[in-house]
Amino acid sequence: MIQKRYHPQDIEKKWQARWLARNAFAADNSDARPKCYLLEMFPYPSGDLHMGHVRNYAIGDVAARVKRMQGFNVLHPIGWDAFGLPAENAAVKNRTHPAAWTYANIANMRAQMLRLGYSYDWPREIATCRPEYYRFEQAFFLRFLQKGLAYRKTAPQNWCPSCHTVLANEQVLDGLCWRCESRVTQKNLTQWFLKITAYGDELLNDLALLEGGWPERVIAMQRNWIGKSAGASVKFPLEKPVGDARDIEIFTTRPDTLFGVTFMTLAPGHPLAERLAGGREKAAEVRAFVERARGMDRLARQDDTLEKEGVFTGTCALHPLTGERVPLWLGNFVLADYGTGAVMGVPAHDQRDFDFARKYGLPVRLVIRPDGEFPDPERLEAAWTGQGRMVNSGRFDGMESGPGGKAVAELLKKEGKGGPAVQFRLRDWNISRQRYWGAPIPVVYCDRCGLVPEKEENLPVVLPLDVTMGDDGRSPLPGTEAFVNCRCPACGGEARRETDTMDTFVESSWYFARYTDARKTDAPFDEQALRRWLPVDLYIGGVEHAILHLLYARFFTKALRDLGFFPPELSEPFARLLTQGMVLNKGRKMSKSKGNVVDPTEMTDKYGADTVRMFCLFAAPPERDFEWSDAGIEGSSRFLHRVWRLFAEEKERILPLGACESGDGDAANDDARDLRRREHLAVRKVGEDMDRFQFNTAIAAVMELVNALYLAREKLGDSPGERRVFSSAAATALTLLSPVAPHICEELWEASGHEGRLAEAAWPSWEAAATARDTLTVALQVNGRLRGTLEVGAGADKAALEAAALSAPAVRRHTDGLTVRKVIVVSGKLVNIVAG
RNA sequence: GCGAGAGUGGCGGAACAGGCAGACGCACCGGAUUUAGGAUCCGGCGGUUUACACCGUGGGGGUUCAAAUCCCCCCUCUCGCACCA
Repeated sequence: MIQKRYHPQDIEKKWQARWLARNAFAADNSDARPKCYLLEMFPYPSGDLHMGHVRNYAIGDVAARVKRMQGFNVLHPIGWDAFGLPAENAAVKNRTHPAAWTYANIANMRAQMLRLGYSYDWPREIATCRPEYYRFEQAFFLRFLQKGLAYRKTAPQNWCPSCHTVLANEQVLDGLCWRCESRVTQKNLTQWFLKITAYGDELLNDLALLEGGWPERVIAMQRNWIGKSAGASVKFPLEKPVGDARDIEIFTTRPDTLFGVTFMTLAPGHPLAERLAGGREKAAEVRAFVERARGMDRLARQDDTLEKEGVFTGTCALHPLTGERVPLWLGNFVLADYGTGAVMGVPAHDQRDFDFARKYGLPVRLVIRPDGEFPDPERLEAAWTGQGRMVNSGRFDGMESGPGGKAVAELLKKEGKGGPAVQFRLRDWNISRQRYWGAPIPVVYCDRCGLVPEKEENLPVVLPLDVTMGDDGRSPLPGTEAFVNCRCPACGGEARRETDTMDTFVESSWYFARYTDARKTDAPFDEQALRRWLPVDLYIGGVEHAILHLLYARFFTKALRDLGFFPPELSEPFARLLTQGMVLNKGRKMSKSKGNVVDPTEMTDKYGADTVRMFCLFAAPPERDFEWSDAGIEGSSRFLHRVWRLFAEEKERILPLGACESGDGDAANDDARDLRRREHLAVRKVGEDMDRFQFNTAIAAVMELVNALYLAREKLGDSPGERRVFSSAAATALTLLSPVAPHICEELWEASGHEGRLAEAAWPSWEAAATARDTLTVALQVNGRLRGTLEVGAGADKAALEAAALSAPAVRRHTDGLTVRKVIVVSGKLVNIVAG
């Protein structure tokens, strides 16, 4: 029985209830079919789903539903990245508890997801704020600590005065806190770090494994972020030692220019900066410069237009190879936290050094000779930064830059003055947060034993929930006696717990693996389950996570592998990555402050989940940003109504699929054959497009098939053969559409008498014979310009085609009086006649 | 500046490997149906032109029988990185 009108709300709720009751999309770890692990980046439970979520999860859901129908054992889990700052902010603002706020949001967003009909494996749902989850993270931390992959160090940290927390360099955007956009200041603190730099080379090299599976630009971004450069380290001995320091070490990518050094520049923040000042007068000058540079630290220094400034310290170092005196300067363009905080000054071959030398009258010495010319160094207008032949470089004269630089580095090594070196831009990951709503770092401080890791059997170190957030937003943990006061795991005496919590990026660095056996209690993972499911076959999320999250997850995968948690052959967590574009409205990203948010719930209430899903997929290819359109979603709604009407109005004609399996004889006439052909073409096209994640064109192909069905119902008669052709095409349209609009398709499938669930039906296949045509339309060109078309029999050979083309009136009109020089025939497509 | 990507009708976008540019949808126009509106169904819809024809995928060159697609130069936009030694 099919109702006359399509009422999405009723049928959607009905199917959602059935799916939930049957755990319809739960994966079975012991299912022997080939696996497919599809994952979308899990959401932060911020309150409500927004359109970006809807799109992200719709993309993943269609992929999952297609793979299931194609016979794969599909894992498609969901969970909540549930620790984090917004919960604390909301708690302060609303006088509630971060946990209460978080769990309420999770309940709300879970309901919204269910309302959208996503085919998730709900029994595997996780929330990272639960001790059952973060206890394993604490265990990982202890193992990292054992292996030296976690360590403590005191360092100047980015400090957000508004959030009262340290930020990783990666979380500082243009000198502002990435969350609250407050101006970031510097503060010295002891922090916990994870040694991601130990994996710098592997993280870089393994990017090669991801080529083809990851977008090129994400790979490029990661490569730049890791920022490996090869060169040499060089020690310049100080003329007179300053305290313990006997030399200044620098790193250079251009050791071939070492003989061109005429000065050195240190960052104002270099540890020796002020102590280098020679003489009382210099000391004041240097101190003033350092003060000034500190004032414009970071933010100002990121300005391109910043004028290079410096001050001579009054002290010299000695050139390691020539022994010449090299004046030591401080310069505002040298960064204390990159490399060694000092650079050698080669004005002839580095533009910054050149500008600096010109400004302060320092000599310019040319040591690389560009081909064919030998400019006067005094008249140079810019540095020559290219490669070339070494000159004025003692025994290296005449060598090319590349080998010459290596030879210089080797000599330095031999003489104990440096040597070949590599430099990474990547720095260790600071995971300490002075926050409450995060996973406690499982260490204690004991007056007798010092720093003591918590014992693994004492995990989890549970985050206490009976706390009250103060108005200032500062962590209540240090003031929570019951948490802080504890027993030393080593001596049993009184001790204090670490009150810093972990960066929430730690939770999201391994959650994809936890899903493989999410309810396991005695260990984080089951080895068999890991081997079965990992790596994730397709990972879908926003490109804004291209660096941080994805790099950390890659690092964790390698580290957990080396710690024995992951199989030894697993090096990369995500085989394929799809970065979806943003949903814009009125040309801008949707945001509350801009007042251009479209609420998914409102849209679902108005049009139904199927329409919302369909529009999100139809409006643009997944990687591209798309513009929300109120008129556009009307179009999607109209289409689904049209599909419904086709089945409602043709219910007499439509047979269940089982009754329409048939031979070719059914295609009794041209119209039936044509519909059958379009059916098979649609199967081919949608299949190809689904494989390429081109959901927009897949939907377009289904629309074409539905349009063909509408036309066919006028043309086809009531013979059993014609009914079978019509019914088969209609069933196929439903099947192809079902991943995108599962509720309506499932309903119509059932209502038109099919057995079983459409979600469990096999993905249709197509036959080449059915897509063939009797006649083909061939384009006719004269000198590359379209002049007409020609209907020919499908079997026509080249000679026949050529002859037919040459005699076609449309062609003759343009070749009359000309000599035919050449005829190009592309079988079944076109004939181009070259005449002149 | 470096790296990556993009530029096609009024709009979102098609065209997978050089082969009929504009699939599909939105908007718009016409027709049918309707008391009317809406909904629906059918048809039209790049520009110039009465027509023949010509022009047309950011701009300019090139390769080719044939270019949105390949090559060179330039412009614009988006994203990422950026005084990186």
